[in-house]
Amino acid sequence: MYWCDRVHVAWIFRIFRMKKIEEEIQQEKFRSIHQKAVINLIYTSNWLQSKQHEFFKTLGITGQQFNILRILKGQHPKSISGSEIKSRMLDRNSDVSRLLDRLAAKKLISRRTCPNDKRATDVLITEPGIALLKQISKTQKQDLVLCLTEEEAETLSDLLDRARG
Amino acid sequence: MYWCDRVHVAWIFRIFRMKKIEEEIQQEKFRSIHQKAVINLIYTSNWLQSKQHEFFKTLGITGQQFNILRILKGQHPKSISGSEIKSRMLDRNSDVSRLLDRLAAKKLISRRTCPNDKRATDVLITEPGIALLKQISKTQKQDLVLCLTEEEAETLSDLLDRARG
DNA sequence: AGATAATACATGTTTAAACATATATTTTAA
DNA sequence: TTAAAATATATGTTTAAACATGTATTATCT
Repeated sequence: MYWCDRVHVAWIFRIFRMKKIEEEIQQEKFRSIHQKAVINLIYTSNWLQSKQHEFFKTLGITGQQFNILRILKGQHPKSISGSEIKSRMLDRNSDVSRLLDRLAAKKLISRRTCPNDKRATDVLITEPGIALLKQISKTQKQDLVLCLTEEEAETLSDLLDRARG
Repeated sequence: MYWCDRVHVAWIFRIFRMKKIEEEIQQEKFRSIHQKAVINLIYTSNWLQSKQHEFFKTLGITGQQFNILRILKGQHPKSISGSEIKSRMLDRNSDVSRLLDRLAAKKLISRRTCPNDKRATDVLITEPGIALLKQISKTQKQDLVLCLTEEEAETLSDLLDRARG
């Protein structure tokens, strides 16, 4: 094992530049380790979303709008109702009606009243919508956003699942 | 070791009721484990913040306003400038000026121009502000929000620090 | 069948976030 | 010393979130 191969140098470099949450928000003490984790979770999510936002705004959409497009693409070519979309969104308090209005105005989705249930709306991603997502997945290296190994990312995701338990 | 003591029963119960992110947003496949972790992180942060919001709204403040009060209390009885507050907030894009307006309107903080630097504002938490925080820390069992052991919470916080690396 | 409840959305309104720009003050540098 | 740059905050404007309410349609229950 070489102590100075590229992986290890990268790792050592990371340790030196990494800022713990205490530094980031300049708070030394927390009521409990749980409170520290809560604060770190919200801080890191905001950090992440602001990076995503930077990227998405160059494409003229918001993170929420992207979230909806991603859900629709998962269903394509089937349609899906507004309430189904809402139940799958990362932010459950989203104002889906008006988010869909904005996506429709950009011709990224299409809507029509569901024939079987006239209360509901069938929502479908359009060709331009799919094209935009393709462009995004080519450009965006989302996988590299988190500086974690695969094992660490797996552990993180598992801990988050359990945290909500 | 008893296989059926209270801790283990609680743990087994948790496994059965716990929903993984795949279930929560009804998406089976992810581009990568990193993407899954990113999505889980944002989802969990939203879940957490909506729980906090529920609690804070009974007290007439928002999560962001609470964040500022907490920072001010950490400084008490010293004052702190608006830009210092901003740099310590969980959401760095916050509109601090107007958040302070709202807190001042509720008499939870006081402001005055800094004598040494007339551009800056000295911000201070008031007695009612401190009283509100006391009430919150009595009522709120934030430590219990995350269903994790102390070790798990520690690991989670460490992974989040590294994720931003 | 007919009244009642529940569901799926739409819309109105208030509040806050996002972004750009303006103003006053202080720091820097020629 | 004085012009230019940087800083701290306020404010204007557009967009979105939060919350309540309205309306049409479907499901339920007696």
